[in-house]
Amino acid sequence: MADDIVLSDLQLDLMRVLWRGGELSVAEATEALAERALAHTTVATLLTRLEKRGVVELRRDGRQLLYRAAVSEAQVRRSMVSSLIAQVFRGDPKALLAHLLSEREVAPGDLERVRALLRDDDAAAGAKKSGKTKGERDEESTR
Amino acid sequence: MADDIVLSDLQLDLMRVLWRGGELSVAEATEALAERALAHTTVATLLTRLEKRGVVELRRDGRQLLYRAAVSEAQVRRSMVSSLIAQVFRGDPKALLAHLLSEREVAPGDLERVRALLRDDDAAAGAKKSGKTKGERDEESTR
DNA sequence: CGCCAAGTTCTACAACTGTAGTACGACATC
DNA sequence: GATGTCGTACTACAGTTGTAGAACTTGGCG
Repeated sequence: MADDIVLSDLQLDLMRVLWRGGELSVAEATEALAERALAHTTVATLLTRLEKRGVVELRRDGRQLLYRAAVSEAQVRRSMVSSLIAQVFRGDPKALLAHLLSEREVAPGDLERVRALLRDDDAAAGAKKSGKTKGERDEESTR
Repeated sequence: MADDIVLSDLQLDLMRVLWRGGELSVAEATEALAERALAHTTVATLLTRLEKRGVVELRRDGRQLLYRAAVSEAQVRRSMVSSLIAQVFRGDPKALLAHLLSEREVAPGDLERVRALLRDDDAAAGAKKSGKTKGERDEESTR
């Protein structure tokens, strides 16, 4: 469902407060986005639109509406990275990797460290759940 | 100049024909984008808008306008990757790297290969120009 | 010299996003 | 029971993008 979830900066900020906060009212979300200084009606509009797109869900609690994310942060990360790779790197993830390295955005040393981390991670993950066809892991990794 | 060049899919396609073709007229660009089946006026509009944004430049040749890219493909790649990293990975390129690895989009083996490639590349690049503060290399790499 | 063809410029419109005001419904309080 | 407050729903508007028709310009040809 909804596989190409590409969100704008603002939409991402909003999703982040939902990912952190669980189920929030418009007032709470507005509060959580205080740095943005948005009118609550603006936040309501944003949430309504996201709901229409299926990336958030809402539940009525009396006269209040409570919104929560319908997609995980990991899902969105995946979509957005995939989308970039498709657009800019002819769909080849390795080309993005090469870019990162050649731009010195990550140093070769980082590779080792990250790889080591992942090796541990793999070991742990692989231990409890092994037959996993990619796409259903990584709930909450960057926090 | 113009540091946050984020282009849409269509805009990228158009830029690509300019990167390939050098200096093109609207008609030539339209021709090169034949798969898109756009009216030439559409292409003209796109080019005009990109010119206004400073990502393409134009030169008048008699009654014709010739457009050429004002930014390199590498520059755009950098901008777009940076933008994604800022939005989705809190500005940490290593987080994107970790994502690529954990999503199995690149296998650990790819790391070795890419790293080897870059080592050669580094040797070559480092030989001719060494004191380079990042950001001014990589003109034309994916071609 | 007048008209066509090619090319450029202007205008237009729908969809999406950022932003918010206004209107409407319900609950609490006096 | 009237009224103010809180919260939702609707409407609006500017800016960007995708898309393209209409109008204007100009060089070449008969």
